[in-house]
Amino acid sequence: MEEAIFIFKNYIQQSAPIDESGFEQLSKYLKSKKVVKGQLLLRAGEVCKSSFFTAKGLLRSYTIDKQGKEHIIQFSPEGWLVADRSSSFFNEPSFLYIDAIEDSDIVYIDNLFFDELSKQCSDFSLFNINSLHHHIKQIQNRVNLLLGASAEERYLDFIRLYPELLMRIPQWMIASYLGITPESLSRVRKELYRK
Amino acid sequence: MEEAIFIFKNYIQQSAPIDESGFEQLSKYLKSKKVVKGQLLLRAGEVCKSSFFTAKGLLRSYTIDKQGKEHIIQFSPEGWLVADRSSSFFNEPSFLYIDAIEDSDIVYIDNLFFDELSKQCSDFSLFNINSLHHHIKQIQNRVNLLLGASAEERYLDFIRLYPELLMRIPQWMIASYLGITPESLSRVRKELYRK
DNA sequence: CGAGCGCTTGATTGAGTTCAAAAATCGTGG
DNA sequence: CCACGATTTTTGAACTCAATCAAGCGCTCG
Repeated sequence: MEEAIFIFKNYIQQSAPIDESGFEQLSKYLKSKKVVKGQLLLRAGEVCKSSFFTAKGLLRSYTIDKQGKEHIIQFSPEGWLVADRSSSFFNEPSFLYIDAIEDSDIVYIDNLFFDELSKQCSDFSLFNINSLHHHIKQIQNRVNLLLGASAEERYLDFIRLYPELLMRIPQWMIASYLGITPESLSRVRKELYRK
Repeated sequence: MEEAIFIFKNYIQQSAPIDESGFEQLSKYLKSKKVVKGQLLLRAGEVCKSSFFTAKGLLRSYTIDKQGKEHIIQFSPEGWLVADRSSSFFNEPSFLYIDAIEDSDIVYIDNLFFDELSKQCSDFSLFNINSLHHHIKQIQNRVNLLLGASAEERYLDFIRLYPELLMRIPQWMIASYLGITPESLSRVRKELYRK
């Protein structure tokens, strides 16, 4: 079994007690791929047919607004899954782009994989509901920050939540995630050093 | 059966084919209450033990930030459910306040109601997953607007999505929902008339 | 009928953007 | 391994959108 798939299997087994042969059966829905920095995995307008598990490397999802500006929605380092849940679930065109920030080993997981796994394994359904709630909590927190916190507060929140990503992600992408310009983030950081 | 509970039963039956006696059994988890304008149903810091179904009237959920400013998260008119999903699911203290914008008829739905209903009725589980995805889609859209749209664009989006609420909600609350001040919203509106 | 609340309007301020350019860092081919 | 071009980060100055502060108007409801 390929390394990336193996890592993914371990990830799944944390939440769903599926045996070797059961996993074997579902493996037809999995594809391991190496992607290079900058490579697109999902383009806005497409329906999101699969999720992406990062075995090694780093992905990002982002939107592009009317003025052509990127807004990063999520980073996805090792051990994370990324996809456009809404697009997958409702079978609608996605608004998201997903691409690689680093050369990465990715498992492409067809949507059917999760459907089948849910049927076979009720623990996984619970896990799925759990992760939907986590997702809501995370986005809701982001809304709160965008509504009520300054650029500096949002940056401090980011380094509190994702300290390990700080050195891997270029600053202009962090700025994009925070909803500010790279120049503003640079000034925020300068101000923080001063203190 | 009280009017409000009856309306709620119809609401549930749209998604879960539950019979009269089944509903009867679960009705111990329901309480119908009349609340007056301004009355608090949930306070930040409390664990959210129930959801609130609006049979008649209008609720709102909101947070209060460090500077003491309110930020409205959601409006809940007739036929809507509101709660702090994260708080209910993870059994954590809520960040939300929920109160009544109008005198309202509300059904208090104990969290156990949904647990039981899910067990008895698999259609309802599907409905629940569906509504979690809708929720994610809605919040995600809000993040996109906060990241990439001007005050005017956000207001236009609001009146497109909730035209029927416009006359029922005071302007300063709409401003709070949009993440701007009442003064700014007043100016945005003036500008839109001019066009 | 008056007190309070919500909305508007004006003047001023301020956080963050934009534009421009220099400085630092990265990465890649010779 | 170094050099050079590209990308990223920093810095500066002007600007802009929305916030703040302040005042006045109009409604309603007690």
